Amino acid sequence: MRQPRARAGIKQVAAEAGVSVTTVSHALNGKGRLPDETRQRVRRVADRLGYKPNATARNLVVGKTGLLGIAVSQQGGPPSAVTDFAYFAQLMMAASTEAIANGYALVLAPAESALDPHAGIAVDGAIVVDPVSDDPLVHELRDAGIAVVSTGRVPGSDEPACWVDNDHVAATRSMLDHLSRRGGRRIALLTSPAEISYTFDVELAYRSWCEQHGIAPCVKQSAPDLTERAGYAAASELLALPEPPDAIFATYDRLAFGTLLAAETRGVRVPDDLLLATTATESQAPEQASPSLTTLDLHPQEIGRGAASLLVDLLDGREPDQPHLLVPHRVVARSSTRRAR
Amino acid sequence: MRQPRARAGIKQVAAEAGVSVTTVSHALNGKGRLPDETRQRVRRVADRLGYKPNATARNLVVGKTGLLGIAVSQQGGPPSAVTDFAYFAQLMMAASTEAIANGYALVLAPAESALDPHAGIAVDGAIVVDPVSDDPLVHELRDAGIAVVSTGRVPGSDEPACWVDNDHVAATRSMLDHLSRRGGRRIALLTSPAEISYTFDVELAYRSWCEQHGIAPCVKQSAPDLTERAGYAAASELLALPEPPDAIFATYDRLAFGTLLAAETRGVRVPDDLLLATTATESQAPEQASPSLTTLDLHPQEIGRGAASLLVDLLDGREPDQPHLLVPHRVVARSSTRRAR
DNA sequence: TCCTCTTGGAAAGACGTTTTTGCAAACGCT
DNA sequence: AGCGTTTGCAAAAACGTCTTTCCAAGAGGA
Repeated sequence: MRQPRARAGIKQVAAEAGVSVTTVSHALNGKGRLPDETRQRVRRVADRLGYKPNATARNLVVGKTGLLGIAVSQQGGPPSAVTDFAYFAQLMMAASTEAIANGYALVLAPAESALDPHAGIAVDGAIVVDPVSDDPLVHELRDAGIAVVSTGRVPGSDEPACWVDNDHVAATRSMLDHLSRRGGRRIALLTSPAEISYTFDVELAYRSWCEQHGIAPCVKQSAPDLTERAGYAAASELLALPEPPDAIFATYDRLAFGTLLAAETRGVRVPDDLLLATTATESQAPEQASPSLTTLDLHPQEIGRGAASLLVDLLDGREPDQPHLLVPHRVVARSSTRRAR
Repeated sequence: MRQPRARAGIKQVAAEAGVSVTTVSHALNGKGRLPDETRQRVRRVADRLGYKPNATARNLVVGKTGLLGIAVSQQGGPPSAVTDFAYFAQLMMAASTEAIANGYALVLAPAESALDPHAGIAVDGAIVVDPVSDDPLVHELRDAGIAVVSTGRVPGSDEPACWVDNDHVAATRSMLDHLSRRGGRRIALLTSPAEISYTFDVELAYRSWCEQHGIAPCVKQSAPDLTERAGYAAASELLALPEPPDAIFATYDRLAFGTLLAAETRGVRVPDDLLLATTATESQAPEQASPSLTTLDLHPQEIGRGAASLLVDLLDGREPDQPHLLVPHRVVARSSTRRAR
């Protein structure tokens, strides 16, 4: 007794359309030499039967696995990409959506070993989020011949590589300009010791901006764990300086939330005594803080989508004209930098 | 010119071991009739060559996709599972690890449509995190003949189903006992309006416990978005009552963080005037709060691991003796319930 | 000795596609 | 009319594994 529920295969479509399976395959994939009339007819039949090619069979014949890996955990230390959860979640969701739309599946690699060709799961390509300097995972994957796209660049590496990133230098300058326009005179940078291109770029841009504007740079690094508590501690030290800053740009929103608390504890009013700005995912937290926080929106969805898209292009042999993708940023001004005149 | 890098296939192993591919397959999979001597020899050769069966080919012949989906977004409203992200991330990582260990890949389904048999990606089974009452996604998947395991139960559903969960009733009672022992007399429950089995279980257990202990129940629901801000607002209302509670159990850690802030704002000291406890992932946030928060550890990794394991058992035809799995909990007492005598 | 039963292992088919090759028919040119 | 070229499509091989079927050799019994 047959299962009547069996999905239609290419053979059923061929039989129904009165052609061979070859013709069906060619018609659906735009290959071969077929008159438009036949192509259309086959497509109509396929639609009617709800035909979807079996991905496993297709992968087998084209020699792929159909899987993309996304690696999240840096070696050692607190995994910052995962700590900054909202950012990572949005990046990953968008990447997964894009992968599926292109016939791939995005699988989460909980540890490095998951993508190890000998130990783990075989993937066609991988996305590495915020690689650290000389990231061993990136090397390992490259050596294994697996295509890699990183979000954020591999710091200090000159080798040609594919990445998707914001223009953090320009973004930082935009935000510093904003703080300056809003009256900030002694603008401090509150950042983390993470060794990723993001923090490097921001600090570099900050120092260069300060030099151009004749402002003495003031950089404070928080503890490596990206918690509000770490932000609280670091901000408290900043505010206890003999000449405390009158504006702070925090590189992670959690640091900013901690700063908010530190200011409140010390009776420092935001924005009257202190301008505060940070980066943002599309989460609502900065908007709902009190006062609402001015943010630099970095559009992690676009980063994730772009990374997956770039990777798919690579794998499908569509050499992208640009191996890099810059995602735009946007300064969203809110109460924390709106000072009464 | 051949690629010398080509992975060893079953044919190479067969040639090297001087047997047929059939024998290799049987030896490696424990099928067929072979003397132990042959089995061992073949295995040794396979190890030496680093042979790993091609998952795609295997899946094709056994008629599987090798993919498990994990659905994260509930329909409408703010996706609580994702908002409470540390919990979800840990659950998912553990599930992915377990899936890979069993030869499956876990793919993230960013939206319901991703698992739609007609529109999305074909999976062998799915994990649905915290289904809502009468969850449409669960039904859809079941109707499509896809095995489903949920973390948390489908509220109000009687149909036999596979799930992994904590014993939230027992866990809640443990925590309430703890608060009572530490001097709580008017213990309030701060929870969210999410329609998932977790919140239902906790509220039910709370009311029953109150009745048994002759305490008037006091349940406060926060706004549906699980932010610290929502916790702040709801806790503020609680503390403004004519007879405010002297202990609060918050069902999400963010609500507790908001409560901490509300208490500080109103000059209510924790733990001296107010005992505070909440649930926890393995994140460090509650431990690092000030004061450190007493938590109910729910071990989301175990939930994720268990769900994946159960699903794999189902798919591989190993009917589990128990379609349910209860993950243990643990009360971790910290400063927020340590009242000076 | 002949027959049957067990054991060890090989051959071949199947899974559902894509891709390569091949073959007619139609067409255009001289 | 004869010949090369295009056009439209089909047949068949291939992808790498698992599974079923089948055969030969040896063991045991009558």
